[in-house]
Amino acid sequence: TSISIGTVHDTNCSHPSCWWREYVAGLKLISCNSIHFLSLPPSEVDSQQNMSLEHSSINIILFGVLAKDYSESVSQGDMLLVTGFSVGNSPTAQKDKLHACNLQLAGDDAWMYVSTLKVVKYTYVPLSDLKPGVVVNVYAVVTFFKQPFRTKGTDYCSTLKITDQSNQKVGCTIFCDKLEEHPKIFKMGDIIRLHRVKTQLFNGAISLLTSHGFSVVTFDGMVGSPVVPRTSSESFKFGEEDCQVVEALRTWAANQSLVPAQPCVPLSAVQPKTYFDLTCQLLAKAPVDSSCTLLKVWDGSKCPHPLLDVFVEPNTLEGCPTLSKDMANLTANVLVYDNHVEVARQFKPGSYLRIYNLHAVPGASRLPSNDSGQSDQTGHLGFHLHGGTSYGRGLRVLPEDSPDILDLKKILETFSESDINDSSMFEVWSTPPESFGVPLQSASYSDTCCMCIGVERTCDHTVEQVSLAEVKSRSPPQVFHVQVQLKSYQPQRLYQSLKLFCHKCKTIRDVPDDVTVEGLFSEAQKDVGPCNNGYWTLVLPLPREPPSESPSQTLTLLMSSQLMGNGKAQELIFLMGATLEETCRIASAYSNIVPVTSPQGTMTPLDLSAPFLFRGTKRYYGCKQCSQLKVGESLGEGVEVWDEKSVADALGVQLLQYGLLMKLELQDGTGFLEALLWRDAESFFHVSAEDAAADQEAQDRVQETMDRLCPPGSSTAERPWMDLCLSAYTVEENGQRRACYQICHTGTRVGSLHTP
DNA sequence: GGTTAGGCTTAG
Repeated sequence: TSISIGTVHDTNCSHPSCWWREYVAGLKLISCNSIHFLSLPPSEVDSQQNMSLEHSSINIILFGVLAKDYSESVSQGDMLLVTGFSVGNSPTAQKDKLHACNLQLAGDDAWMYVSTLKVVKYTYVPLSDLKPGVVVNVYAVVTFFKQPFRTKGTDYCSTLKITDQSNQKVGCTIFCDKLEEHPKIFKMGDIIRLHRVKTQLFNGAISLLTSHGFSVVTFDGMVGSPVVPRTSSESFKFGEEDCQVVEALRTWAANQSLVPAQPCVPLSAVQPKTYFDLTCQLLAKAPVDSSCTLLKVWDGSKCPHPLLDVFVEPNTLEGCPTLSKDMANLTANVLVYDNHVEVARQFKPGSYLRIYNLHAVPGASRLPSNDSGQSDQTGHLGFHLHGGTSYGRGLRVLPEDSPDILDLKKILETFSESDINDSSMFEVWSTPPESFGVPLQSASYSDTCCMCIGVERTCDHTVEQVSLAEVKSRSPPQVFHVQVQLKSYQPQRLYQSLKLFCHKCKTIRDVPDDVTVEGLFSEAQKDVGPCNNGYWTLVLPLPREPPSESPSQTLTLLMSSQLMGNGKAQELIFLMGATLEETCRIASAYSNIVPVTSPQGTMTPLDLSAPFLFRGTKRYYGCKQCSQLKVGESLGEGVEVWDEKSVADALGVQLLQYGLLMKLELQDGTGFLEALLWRDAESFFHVSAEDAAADQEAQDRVQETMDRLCPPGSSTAERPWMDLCLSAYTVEENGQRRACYQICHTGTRVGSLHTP
């Protein structure tokens, strides 16, 4: 019942020692801004009086598991929240002149929350005042930049030129082995804040170089746009003064001509033989050879020059370019060479890109063309991102919320395609059944065979009923009403009908089975370690069974310091180092559990093949292609209710929706027809697919319905007749068009008991 | 703790 908050000054026992068969560690807490003893015995109330400002530093002693684990979780400057401690006399009070008492954390009631938010004041030096050989902090406008490129050493290098109100132009070289720690610069005119850069004299001029503890934050440079810091670092400090500095730099830069004529050009304005920057969406990519990768992109604008088509083997192509975009001269083929291949390899189709210094090259590609050379492609525009980094040549992914991308998205949305990408639906059917696996138990036949079932249309069409033979003779698109029996259906194992669907890229994937998910969890445990972001860490020494299983690892709960400030910390809990089973157990007690890992010390959700969120018995998945993970400090600003949608939003996850997909073979005496049940599957069965993923009762309902429509062992004559509404449409696959059918606006109704 | 690069077009 006692709580103490303060900043760690010194971890004077940085390696916990094993003392008297128990781990012990000490740390010194300064600027103890609030120590509250909520229910101390009267004899100790005096200590509370003494806890005034002159004694604002106090020693904390940790025992046991906390002592063993804290050294991985606490460092100087961290903020701590400590609960459940006891107060003892400090034997070192004479010597260290700290508080006469110390706080002792031992046993199950003692908890320590660690926040790595540092409280440090920074001063910024104008670029004209830089002297050689010192470490400084600066704020500036970027006038030239190269995306990070591999050096001959161990790091990546970013080369920048920056300037500020002093009008001094300074070169800046950033070395860092982690790409995500490089400045996120999207265009010239962006604002940059550099901490701990070293000045150096080179060729008679001052330049800046990364030094120890280097960090960087960047901002959009447009006057009036929101001041949003761009960084992967979760421990950066950013306040009102920073906003003012950014705005002042923006206003100043707007009146200078620092940035050359707009290098960003849409495809509709590209001139042959020129270099330009392109902002676009990646449709598909394919490796060409070891030094070349093909990117198929579009920006929604129509190029006045015919665009070169580059044909690659379909099995090497990742993503789905559409023929319609090709036909409409919307797809640009970009050949990426040499050093840029490594960067392009990371891109996922659907993501938004900016390509710097792209070369528009008229003329045929050296690659074999799509139409076996029948039509001449000379003069068609191809695009080359040549090797090297001259003129800032390079490419990167842009976050979906950046202003330029919001504009691009609006344009691309006007080209919105059909509700579902049908070719991906057919790919799912060819998936081998072994890879399916959410247990969906079968209801026993004897329970259900005595029920009759009606299948009725719920649409208000007044379309006349036709035979299947007639359906097949007419060309889509069209709606039909038919009276049919079920001949067969797939999948026979109904749990295989459960799918995950992405509204954004329109792809369908299977729900992974527990063995797969378990594997992903244990894989993630390998990366578990201390992580350095703005979260409170609660190291929880949960007993593991058997205890020897993973003795070196602790289960770590992390909570957002921001949510904790709002008293909502328990509503969203990040869990590190847990097995699938432990996660499920903990999820039954909390509303939202996000399993995380910490490769390179940054807390991040698991591989998106695994569920990113557990809510009670329900599991939620994200789209690998469309998610742009972020686990920022400003978590869920303005979120009222934490549900799967707001959690997904806060984490940058594109939430996948559960769906049911089945293929029914229908018959009516005039013929047979395969129809999919997908869009209206939930109303057909009167279950939600999400429930069917987690709830036995919902699973039973699906099984019962199918058992009634197609009783096991029954002859076709015994099966009920169904009144269905069918929608016919065309699907294009590898240039071939064919008719497809979906059951829609139809629901089942279970009748009363009667003897069969 | 030290190294890398230090803008200024590929040539497909």
